[in-house]
Amino acid sequence: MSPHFLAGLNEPQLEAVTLPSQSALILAGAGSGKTRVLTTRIAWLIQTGQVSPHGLLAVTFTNKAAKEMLTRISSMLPINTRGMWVGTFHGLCNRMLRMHHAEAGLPSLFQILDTQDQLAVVKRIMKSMNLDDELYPPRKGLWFIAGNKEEGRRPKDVEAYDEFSEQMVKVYAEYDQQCRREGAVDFAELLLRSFELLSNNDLLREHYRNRFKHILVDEFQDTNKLQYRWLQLLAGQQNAVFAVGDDDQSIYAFRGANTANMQHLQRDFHIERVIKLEQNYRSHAHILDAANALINHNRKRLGKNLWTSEGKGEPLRVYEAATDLEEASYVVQEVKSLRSDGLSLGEIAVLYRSNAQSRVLEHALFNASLPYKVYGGLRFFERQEIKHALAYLRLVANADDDGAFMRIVNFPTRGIGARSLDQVQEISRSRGITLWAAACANTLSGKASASIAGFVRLIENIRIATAGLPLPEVIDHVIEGSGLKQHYKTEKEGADRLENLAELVTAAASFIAERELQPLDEGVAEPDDLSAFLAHAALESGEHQAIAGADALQLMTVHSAKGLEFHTVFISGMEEGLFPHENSAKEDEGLEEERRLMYVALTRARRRLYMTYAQSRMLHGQTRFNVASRFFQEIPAQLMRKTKAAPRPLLQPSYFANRGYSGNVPVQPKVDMGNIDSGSPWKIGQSVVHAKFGSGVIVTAEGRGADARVQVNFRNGGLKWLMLEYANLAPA
DNA sequence: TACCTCCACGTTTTT
DNA sequence: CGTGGAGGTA
Repeated sequence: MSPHFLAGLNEPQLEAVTLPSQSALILAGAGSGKTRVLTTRIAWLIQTGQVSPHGLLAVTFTNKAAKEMLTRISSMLPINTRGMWVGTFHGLCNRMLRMHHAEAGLPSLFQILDTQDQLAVVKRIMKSMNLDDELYPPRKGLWFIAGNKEEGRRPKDVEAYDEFSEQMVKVYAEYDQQCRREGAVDFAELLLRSFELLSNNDLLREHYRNRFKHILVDEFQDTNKLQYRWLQLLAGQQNAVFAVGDDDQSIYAFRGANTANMQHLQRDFHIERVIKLEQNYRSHAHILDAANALINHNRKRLGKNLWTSEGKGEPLRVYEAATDLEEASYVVQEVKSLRSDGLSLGEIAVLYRSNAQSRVLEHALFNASLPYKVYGGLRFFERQEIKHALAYLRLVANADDDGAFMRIVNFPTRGIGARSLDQVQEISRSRGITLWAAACANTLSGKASASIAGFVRLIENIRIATAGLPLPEVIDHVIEGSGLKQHYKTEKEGADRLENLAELVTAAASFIAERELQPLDEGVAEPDDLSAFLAHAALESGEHQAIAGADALQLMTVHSAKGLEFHTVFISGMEEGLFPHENSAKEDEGLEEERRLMYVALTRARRRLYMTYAQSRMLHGQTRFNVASRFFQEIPAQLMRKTKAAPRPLLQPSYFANRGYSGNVPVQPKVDMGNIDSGSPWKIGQSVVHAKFGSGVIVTAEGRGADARVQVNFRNGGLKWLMLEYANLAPA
């Protein structure tokens, strides 16, 4: 008898779900039922008695995906999902480290640093090393540390090959020491520490290998090297890894995601045949054909072709605007008309390549009184008032937390200036003790002595007053006692912040309520509410992605649209230099990733897809002239229809078969004449042809006479600087 | 310490 | 154009 949840699966889906106990790689195209296969596989394994809920581990990248998975499993099977190891890589590693903190060499209350905290630590260290932040930008240091951790390298394993890397290794070493002293781990550290724990501790490794007979991985194309090695370690020789992914949707290579893991998996886990899910249940055929044609231009692919049994649907709509403003007003106009046709705003998304593009759109939407929601800004737990409140909590819980100390020692201001802090830091440095210990040492002089002592008393009073209270009350007390409340009451724009602080109390209350319903593993001491809540704040910093059904137009980057679908999608800013982005288009690898990004964008739409671009766009304070994205040339013309073309006084012929003009008032972009001689035949915005690079548009100009240079945005070659004297440009 | 002005900078970012 | 950080001044 086959379980009811297998009904309705197509052939490859069913094959994947009912595969025997062996490792497998499922190549799952966009909209092909990837999550369904993954969750049904779990349900099937459990129901057929091949594994108990306790004996499997399922890992995702986002909390949202993990939650979704749990929800679906419990809708298929009448089991309690409590205690199941379903979560994000970071969440599961955190869980493991909490349980075995002693073996992992961590204090029981270890803190998780988010990227902000991490950057603050790096800055502090670089400053104490007197490194010139021009030569050694803290961001680079952060990148260096994370990069090495993701390769599994500790400071001692990193070989310096020049002055820069030598200093960076020192920063890394100091950072590592600092983290150990404070009992802090960053995101990469969660993974690395967990990896090291498993590889150094034979007993523990064997324990988990015996336990997790089935390991299931979502979005496998996004795993980095360390995550892959972690999976290998956990799987050993005998356990089955069931990986689902889509190499064509790998858009996080810039962050270390390594699609080669898909090949490695096949090799290392002896997977003979990859199962492909190619039937798409989301989009009409024109959209899929466009996506297929586009992604076919990538060379490095495992290869697959999406198809649908549904109709062709309508052609993709292409709109060329004279300016970014006009592009935005076109979007507004179309959205209005869609809404009056009865389409809910939440079913419409406007996507863009970079966040900077949202402003013009927001402005137009605001003026048109269309409700919209922008995704990707600051998230709840990243807001300064929240981070401040959490820092008080952290310091109260763990006095050794230097990051927390620095953040709040003088916030709200209490007369502790740079000089006082210097003293504290000096003591801390010279004696190798934490800032808190230094502050408590009675060796400060002058004004510092009294003000620092006041701060120490404040924290200790909070600690005493909140001992034993339930977490929400602790937080409430902290907000009051720290002076944060008073501070934001008097601040001009403090009202929102006060609201957020109140929300923090609520968040803690509901976190605890949920936690009591979903306890962790059997017989293992759980961390207290506070440290669990702090971990939660770091690992799940709040909603970043769109909430399905919210009745507002959805604005977001293409990256944050991954995994979502909408009835109608606008892809805006379809211009060379923007999409594909000029920084990526330089190398093949970068361009392929841009193309995958475009593939993701296209496959978000169920029914209607708009692609818009503007001849001129205000970017970084100056008007830039762009040509249409090369991606238009990679989609068969018959799949696209140009709608309401605006006049194009400065642009070259477009790529579209039917390019009827439908009389708009010509918009003459404001042209900055740059430094070109007024007598020069070359003007900014002018279309030109170059013997080698082909056609393009003059974007910037500098110098005069023999020195005159122009920057040309070539349709196929991207941005190039050319000396007018030698370039031999011809007007187009 | 707090505010102001100047300057540099400006992809994407699940955790 | 806009922001955020740094540095100077009241």
